Amino acid sequence: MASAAELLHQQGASATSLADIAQHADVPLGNVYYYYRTKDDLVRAVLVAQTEQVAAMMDGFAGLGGPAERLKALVSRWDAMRDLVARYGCPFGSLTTELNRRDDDLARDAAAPMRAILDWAAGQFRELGCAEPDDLAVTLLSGIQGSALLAAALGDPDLLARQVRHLHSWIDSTAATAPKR
Amino acid sequence: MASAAELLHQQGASATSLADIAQHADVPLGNVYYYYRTKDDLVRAVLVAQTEQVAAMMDGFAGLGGPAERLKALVSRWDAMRDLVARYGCPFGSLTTELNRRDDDLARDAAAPMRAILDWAAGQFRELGCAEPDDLAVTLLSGIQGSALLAAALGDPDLLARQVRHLHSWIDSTAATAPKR
DNA sequence: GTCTATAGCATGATAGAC
DNA sequence: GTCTATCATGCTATAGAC
Repeated sequence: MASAAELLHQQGASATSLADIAQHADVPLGNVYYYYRTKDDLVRAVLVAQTEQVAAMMDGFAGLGGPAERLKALVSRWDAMRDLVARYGCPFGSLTTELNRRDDDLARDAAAPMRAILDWAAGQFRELGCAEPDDLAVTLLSGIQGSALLAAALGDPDLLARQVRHLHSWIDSTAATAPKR
Repeated sequence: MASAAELLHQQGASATSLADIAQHADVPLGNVYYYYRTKDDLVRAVLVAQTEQVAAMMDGFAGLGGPAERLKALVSRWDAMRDLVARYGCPFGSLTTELNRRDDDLARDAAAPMRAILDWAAGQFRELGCAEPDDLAVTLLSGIQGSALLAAALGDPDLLARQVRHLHSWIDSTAATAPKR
């Protein structure tokens, strides 16, 4: 499953065969089908793992000083893997994008990681006392995902770094203008 | 080729077969190979058409009052097709994302539409007298692409509409704080 | 130039020995 | 549970009649 997650990120879901995954994981192809009845089942498992990973990441920010620091820590997570993002895109964003164009169950569940991030970020903005916290969360995650897309398109990790700095100062100014709660 | 462009947008490049495209265009499969020697050639033709489409779009903004109006007209183009974007994502962004993960010639050319938009937008910000016009162009297109991605992920056209309004006011305030040229 | 038929191959999935 | 062999299908690409 870890191999699947890595290859789905690097090659995309429909461009990655189960033979690729089995070889990368150094297991026979038949074994994959013992644990995952179909390819979609395996993709779904990756999606669930991503959702849990996102939840764990946000839990890790709980100890930070305040909502603004937590939001900035969130953004910095993409900066920390900027080389990977500039090469293959955001692992959540690219998988979500690909699954989205289908019209089965997987397409419906594909947005789970994004939804988790949006809900959490909206909570932070709400704690700051900002108006329209849901829209601010969307603006923040849009900035992250758009920057990741462009950094990958241009193959430029520094682009991501610059946009992360921009988002940090945007968070600060948004927090500064919010009414005290 | 128009059928190819439509299906690549709706289903993605690797999920769309040449048989799909031929059927949609109501031509026999063999004919596709008469005009495009390989599937990659056809994908490349779609990419070139997108690049020309983007260039024509920006040319169409030349008659508008000023740079800020032109930039807002650019953003509004995504709002005008918000239902399509919310269903299948941005046609440029999703194709760029998919082709990006390969390492052949197509991957290198995939960013052409994005580059064209970035260069044009940077020119508008420069005309406004803004500092760091290249970074501002990236921030603007990041906002567009990120919003398109999230609108598609959540299947919510209104999300795109709200972010477009946000970007419009961001353009206005950025223009207002720029030194006169 | 248009169209049919099919070669050649990769893939998702399964059967069944161990 | 593990692994090999293989089926069935769909795909890219080509051959060749018209």
